[in-house]
Amino acid sequence: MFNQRIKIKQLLSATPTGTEVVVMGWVRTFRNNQFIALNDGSTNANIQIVASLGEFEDVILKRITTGASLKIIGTVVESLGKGQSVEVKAKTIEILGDSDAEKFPLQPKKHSLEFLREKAHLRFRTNTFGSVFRLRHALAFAVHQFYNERGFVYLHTPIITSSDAEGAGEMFRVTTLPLEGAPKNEQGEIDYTQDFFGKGTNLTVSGQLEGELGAMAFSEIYTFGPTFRAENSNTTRHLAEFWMIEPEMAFYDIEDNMNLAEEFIKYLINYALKNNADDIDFLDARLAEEEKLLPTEKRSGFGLREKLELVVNNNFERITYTEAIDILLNSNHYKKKKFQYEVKWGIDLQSEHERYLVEQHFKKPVIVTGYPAAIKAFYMRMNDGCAPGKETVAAMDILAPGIGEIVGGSQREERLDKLEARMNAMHIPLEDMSWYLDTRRFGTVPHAGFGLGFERMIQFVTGMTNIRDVIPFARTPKNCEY
RNA sequence: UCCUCCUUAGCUCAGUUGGUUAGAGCACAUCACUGUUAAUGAUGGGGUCCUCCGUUCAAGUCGGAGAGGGGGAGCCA
Repeated sequence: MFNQRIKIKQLLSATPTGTEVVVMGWVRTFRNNQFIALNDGSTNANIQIVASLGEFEDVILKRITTGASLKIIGTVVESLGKGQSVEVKAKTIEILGDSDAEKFPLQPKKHSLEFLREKAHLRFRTNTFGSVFRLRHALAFAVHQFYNERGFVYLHTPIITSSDAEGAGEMFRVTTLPLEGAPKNEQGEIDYTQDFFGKGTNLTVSGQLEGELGAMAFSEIYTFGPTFRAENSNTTRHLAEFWMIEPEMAFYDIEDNMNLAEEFIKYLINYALKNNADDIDFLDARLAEEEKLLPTEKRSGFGLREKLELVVNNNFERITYTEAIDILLNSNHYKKKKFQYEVKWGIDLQSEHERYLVEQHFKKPVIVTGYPAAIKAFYMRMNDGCAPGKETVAAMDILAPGIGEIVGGSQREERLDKLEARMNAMHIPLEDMSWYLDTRRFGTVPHAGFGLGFERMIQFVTGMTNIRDVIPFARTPKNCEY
C-alpha cells in the first residue's frame, strides 16, 4: 500500500513525539539545506522536515525545490527551533515529483491576486487560496447540512432548459446545429425542430420555477447547482457561471422567508467560524495587512472575524422599500447631492443607495421588502391594499456590507387569476408556461423562496474582494481558461 | 457595454525636460556557511520596455489605433 501517510493537520494537532510517520506533500521552502517546509493542503500550517546535515546525498538535496512533491518517513520530535512545537526528523526522503526551480512560477514571497488568477491551476498551493477553497468546501457542506437538518429535499433542477421565461438574464444557447449553414425554416429563421431537443434550448439562469414544482409536493426543497448568465458584466461580483442555492417552501409567507434566509446566512457563518477558525484567522490577518496600505477613509475599520461575529450576533435590519427611500431622501448624503442617481419612489435601488443603507446608515445586513411591482419579476406576489400607482410585491433583498445584494427572494403569486394577469401584462406567453401554472390550478398554496449567490456568500466570509478569487476556475466575459 | 487607471527581467516595481550600454529588491544558478523560520554572505546569468502605425536626428518616455488586465457603473446572485 502506498498511502499510509498522516495528514499534516492531524500530525500537528495530535501526534505524540517519538511516533514514526509517513508524510507527503509539496515543498514550500527549503532553508539552510536542512529544513523543509512541507504542505499538503490540509491546513496552511507547514510541517518542518529536518534533513540532518550529512545524512542525505547532495543529488537528493538538490532536487528539494519549491513545488516539488516529497514522501518523507521520519520521527516526530520536539522542535529545537522556535517557529514550531514539533517537527519530523527524516529517515528517508523520496522525491515523488520534481519541480524545476527556474520554471515554477510560485515563489516563497507575496504574489498579486491578478498574477495568481492567471495561474489558477497552481494558486491552490498558496495560503490565501488554500484558505479560500477550504472555506468554500466547508460552506457547501454546511448548506446541505442546514437544509437536511430541517427536512428539505435536495432537488436537482435541470441545467439545460427550454424555458426562456426565467427572466433572470441573458442566456447561453445550447445547440448541436452547425453555426455555419444552420437549417432554416420557411420564414428564413433557424429551424430548431432539427436541433437535438427539437426546440431551442439554453443553459439555466435559475432553478426557481422548477423548484416551485418540487415545493408543491415535498413542501420544502432546495437546489444547489451551477447557474449561467451571458450578461456582459465586468465587475468584482459577477460570473458567467456561478453556483446558487435556491430554497423554495410551501406554506411560507414573506416573513417566514426572511426568517429562513437570515437563519441560513447566520448558520453558514457560524459553521465557518467554528470549523475553519484557522482559515478565517489567516484571511483576517491578510486583510488587516491589505487595509494598512489603504488610505484611512477607504478602510473598513472592521476585522474579518469581527465583522462575521457582528453579523451572527445581531438581527438583520428589516425595512420596507418605502422606508428605504425615505431614509435616503432624509440623509445628509442626499442633501449634499452626493448620490449620482435620482432618489424617488419607483426607482430600482442603485449600488450607491444600497451601500449607503448598509455601510453608512445601518452598518449591518439589511433586508428590504415591498419593492414596486413595476421593477420586479412576474412571479412575485402582489401586495394587497396598495394605493393606485404604488403597487408593491412581496419581494425581499438582503444587502450585505461590501457585497451588495447577496439574497433575492419573494413570496410567490399563488393566485392563478392574478398571476395570469401579471404574465399577460408582461407579455409572457401563458401556453409555454402551462406546466408552471398547473401548480396554481391544482392545490395551490402560499409559498416563498429565495436565491443565495454562493460565491457572494464566500466573498463575504473570506473577505475576498473579487468574485474571481472565490471560484476555482472563473468564467467571465472573454475569459474561459482551463 | 460605458467611465477610468495600468502594461518595463520569472514576480513586485523604479526609470529625470525625449539622448547614447534600461535599473533595484525578490526569485534563479554557482560557491561559502550551517538550528534555519520568505536563512545569510559573495559572485553570476536573465529584457520583443504589450502590439502596430506615426512625430523626431533620436522614443521605454510624445501622439493615434488595437490587445490584455485592474477599479468603478449598468444588469443581477
